[in-house]
Amino acid sequence: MSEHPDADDLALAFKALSNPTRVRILQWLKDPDSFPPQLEPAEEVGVCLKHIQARAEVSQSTASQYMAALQSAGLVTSHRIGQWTHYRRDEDRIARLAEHIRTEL
Amino acid sequence: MSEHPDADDLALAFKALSNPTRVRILQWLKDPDSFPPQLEPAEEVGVCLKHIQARAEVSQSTASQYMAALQSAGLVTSHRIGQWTHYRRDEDRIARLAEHIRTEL
DNA sequence: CACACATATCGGAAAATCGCGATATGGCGG
DNA sequence: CCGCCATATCGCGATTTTCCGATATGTGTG
Repeated sequence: MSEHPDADDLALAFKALSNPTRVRILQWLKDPDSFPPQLEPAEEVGVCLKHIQARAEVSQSTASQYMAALQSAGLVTSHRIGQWTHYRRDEDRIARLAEHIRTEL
Repeated sequence: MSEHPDADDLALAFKALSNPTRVRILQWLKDPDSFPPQLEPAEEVGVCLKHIQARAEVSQSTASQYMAALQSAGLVTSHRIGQWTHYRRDEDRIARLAEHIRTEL
């Protein structure tokens, strides 16, 4: 992860965001409490995959792959607790991406 | 072109930017004078396709399609003068996109 | 260990994208 | 009208992406 991503890095991040459902998921995660209640506090550890899948109305495998794509693009982090994997926005990384878009694009 | 793009609009813009060459072209256009001289002032009407094509080192048809993609994503505007089509960044739209990414993503 | 559950990964068919050469369009000069 | 040039569009094979069902992995519970 370089301080000043070049065109290839930028294009890579954009690729993860080139899917409307993935964009929506990222927006939903701004308000984790809008998801159904869960054992662990969503504000802290994120939202579990099941809830994301239900809201996005995609298959389990697709939901898992979407989140993996967002994670490898550095836009979310995952926290495994027991059998549940929780996903949360990486606000720092997202803010830095937005800044790079503003200044370098 | 809505004031507040939804996830589909955002994804469309991201799609146009999911190609490193298209990102580079957009960055090159920040300094139109870095292109070879042309009859019309590049600062005003933009850079003609031929120069973009040469710098990107892609075929003529690919260059044309790349610019069409950037244009339909609202990132550049085109100005036809005689036989030449000039492309210029739409700074307003780009700035608004960056702002939307900062606030809505 | 057996079982249920949550998630990850695999494998593949369908769809989309990519980048090109060929061709069409349209302006300009003779 | 004709040829030339810049650009746009068409058609296509190649590659990549998409999304799924099936299956594997891993965790908690009895």
